Order: sequence, then structure tokens, then C-alpha cells
Amino acid sequence: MLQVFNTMTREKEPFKSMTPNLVNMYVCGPTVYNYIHIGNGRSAVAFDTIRRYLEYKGYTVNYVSNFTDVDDKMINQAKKDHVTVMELGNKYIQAFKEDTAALNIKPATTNPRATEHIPEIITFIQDLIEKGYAYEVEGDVYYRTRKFKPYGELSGQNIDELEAGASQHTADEETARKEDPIDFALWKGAKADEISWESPWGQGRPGWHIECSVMSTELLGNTFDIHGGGEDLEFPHHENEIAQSEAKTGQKFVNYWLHNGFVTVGDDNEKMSKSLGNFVTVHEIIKTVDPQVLRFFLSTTQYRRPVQYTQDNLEDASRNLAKLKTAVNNVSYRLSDAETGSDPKTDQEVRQVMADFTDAMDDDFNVQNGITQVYELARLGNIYAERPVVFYDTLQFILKTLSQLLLIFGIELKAETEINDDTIEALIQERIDARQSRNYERSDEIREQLKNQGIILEDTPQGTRWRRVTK
RNA sequence: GGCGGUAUAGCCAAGUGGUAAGGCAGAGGUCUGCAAAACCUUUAUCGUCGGUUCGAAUCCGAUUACCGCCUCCA
Repeated sequence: MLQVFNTMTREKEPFKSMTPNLVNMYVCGPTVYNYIHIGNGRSAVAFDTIRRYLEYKGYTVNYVSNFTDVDDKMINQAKKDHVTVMELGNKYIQAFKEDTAALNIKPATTNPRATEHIPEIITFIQDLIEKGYAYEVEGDVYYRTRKFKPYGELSGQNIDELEAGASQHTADEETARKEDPIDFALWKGAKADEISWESPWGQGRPGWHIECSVMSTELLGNTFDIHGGGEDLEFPHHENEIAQSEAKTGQKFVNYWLHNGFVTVGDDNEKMSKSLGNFVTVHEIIKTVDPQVLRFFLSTTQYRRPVQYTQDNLEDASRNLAKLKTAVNNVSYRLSDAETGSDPKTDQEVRQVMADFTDAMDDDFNVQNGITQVYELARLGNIYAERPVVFYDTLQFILKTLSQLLLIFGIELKAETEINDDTIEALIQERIDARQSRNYERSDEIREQLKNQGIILEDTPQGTRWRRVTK
């Protein structure tokens, strides 16, 4: 039985979707004014891994993740780049899709954009005003936070103890217009030459929080299963989403709140963020780091734990991944000389690994214990592949299971069986002949030569194998 | 000031009452013409102090350090 840690209750709870075999989930996506950094990538990877595990468990997952394509940051950046806000958004949405594809993140079922839902946003806000939860001031519309009694429940905050301005990000002019400093903007009146839409309150644009309430309830219903995002969104973003949505619908907004931990950098493990300027974009890093290694690195840390982005940890991930790749190769190589049939005892051991894997992952997606089972499976495969006599079906079962489990981590390994290079194949053959005539000097020479070309040769009881050097 | 999180071997990291999983790196070994790969063996008393208990990394209290949020942020 799958258990998930629900931020709302601060406890692991048995997971039960509203509709059997279907999960509706919404994950807060990026503001598209720049390339995504490793921290954004982590969030995307974390929830992609969760999604893949849910699918492995047999659920159909309706995965919605938004693009915030209009807000202050968008407007400022567009001005700086001398492009329109829409052009800026298009550019970085495209970049997002390329970067996440490199990390083998499955495309969302739907990627709604704030600017494509303006009429619905306006209707939603009007509804809140009619219900007395919002008010207009000189072209702006604010949410009357204190009127929503459960406010603060998700993040454990008490309105009266919230220290206004503690984060030093409040704008005084805006605060002055509000009935209460804790109120937040649903609609912002446009300044001259800013992108804007017509509304009952004049030209303007939506506030940040409202788009998620509108698009999630529209696409997934008033109540849906999972809402995810980075833990920095707990307060105020998700708190505000709850306030908006529940005030409007009168129904529970979300059943399970999941929040991922940060990527940290440096000796003091500081949060990676665009405002601190200590970020590395995915776009940049995959020029030098194998995207598959980056994916493996990010997906093998449990989503709630911080990820320490260091060279050492990245290399660790690279070595571990290479080890798994070797196991796939070792097992694959035996397919050619395997006997028909299967080995029941080994099959049973593989099934046990799968069961242990599921147990681990059912515990709030405990990928560390999950990946341990993958290593165990690789070990089983390596041991089995060294047997003098192996059975075809068992080899295939091991390979199929390995790829099935690795796929949850977003890793697809293919055994390399074709070298497609006549010169290299000729050299390999020449070395085999040399070894047979005990001309070890020549055979070592060839091995060294191929090694310089990135091909490692291994002599086994079943003959000589080759593999490519991993980066 | 309020709220939350983390602290386990050189590194990463499991483990919520019974004498510390796993991976990487290191050491030794098996296999090999030599290698490579693989496999086997090996390396900790769990931030500090106190308490509960027959027994605690695991429960309670205190304390220290670090991190995050408190209307930019995944």
C-alpha cells in the first residue's frame, strides 16, 4: 500500500485516489523568463519519478503542470531583452521542453499557460468578489485573507504571528492600498505600456497565485488528488491557492500536498536560486555532463531530501550508473549462447527483488531503498551471467526487470551489441587470433590501441567482448 | 520573533526499541597469459548532555550546528 507524506498533515498517509486507477495531479511549473536551473530540474525530475512510479503501479496519471508566462519578472526581462512578454515566454517554454526532454522527463498531459486562461481567471476573481473574499482598489483586486478561516493550515502559520516584511520583499506602495498587509493580489492594474488584458477593473494582468487555482480546478476538477511543487511554494503560494480555490468552490481543493526539497550548492549547502545568483542552468550543464547522469543523480535522491550539487556527488552518480550499464551488458552478452528455458530459482530471486523494490517505493517514494534493490538485481544478473550454462528466458527476465525498474528513475539503458566499424572489428578479430597463437605482445598492443579509441576489451570464457568507455 | 527541516563511516545514504542496509572510494582475495569486468571478504556505536527502558541511532527533555519559509523563488 502506497503511503505518501502529506504536507497538510505532516504525516505519511495511505494514498487513495478519488477515482480508482486514475491520479489527477498538478505540479507548479516555472516562470519562463530564463532557462531552468538544476533546482527547477530537480523538481521536475522528482515529480516525473513519482508519476512514473504511479504508472508502474497501474495508475493512469493526468499530469498538469503550468507555465507562468506573465508577471513582474517576465515583464522586466522582456524589457531588458527588447522582446514582447509573449516572445520571451515562447522562447523559454521551448527551452524548457528541450531541457526536460534531455532529462527524460515525460511531457505533461497538459501544460497550461496563464496567458491562455485570462477570461477564466477574470470570472474566477469576479466570483470571489461576489462572495466577499476579494475587493477592488484602484484597478487592483486583492484577496481578503482573514476572511478565509483555515488560512495558514498548510504551512503551520498563524496569521497574527506572520511578521509582515520579514523576508524584505514587500512593496510599501502596494501594502498601503490593501485593507490588511496579509492580503494578496489577484489582479494587478497595468502601468503604461505593460502587457495587459481588459477586465471589469480596467486594463491589467493576473496575480501569480490565481492562475494555479484557475487552471488546476478547470483541468482537474474542484478537488483533485495530488498537488506538488518546491517546498518554497508552501507559503504563501500554495496557501493562497487553497484560500482562493476553497473560497470559490466550497470544496476541498487537494487531497495530498507533496513538496520537494531544494538543490543546494557550496560548502554551506545554500539553496540554489535565481535570486541568489548561485545557479547552474540545465541548458549549460548538459553541455559537459551526460544528461542521463544528471537525471540519475537527481532521481536517486528521495524527493523531500535536499540534493547537494557537487562534482563529487555527480561523479558518484556517474560511476553507479556505469555499474548498472555494465550489468546490462554482462547479461545481454549471454543471450547469444543461452539455452532454451529458464532457471526457476533465479527467476524467484528476481521476483523477490521486485517485491522489495515495491515495498521501498511504497514508503513515500523511498528511492534510496528502491535503487538499492536495483543494485541487488544487477548483482544477481552479474552472478547469473557468469554461470557456464544460462537460460534465455531468465536472462530476458533479468533484463526486462532491470529496464522496467530503471525506467522509473527515467533511465533507459541499451545494451551495445553492434560496433558498426569494420576497422575495429578487424582489430578485435586479429587480437583473438593473436591470443590463440599466444602472441600476447601483439594482443596487448591491440587492446591498448582500442582503449585509446574508447573501446575496452574484456576476455571471458564465452569469448572477447567490447564496451565503450563511459564518460 | 514565528513556523519547518537536517545532523549516521573518507564521501553519498538506509535504518523509528533488540546489539548499525546499500553504493562510491580504500584494503585484501578469487578469476585472468596479463588485464578488464564481475564476485567474495573487510572499514562506524549513530552532533552533544541527561532521562525512560532489561535494552535506544531509534522514545522524552535540554543543548549545539547548519539549512529553508515568513508575500521573487522548484
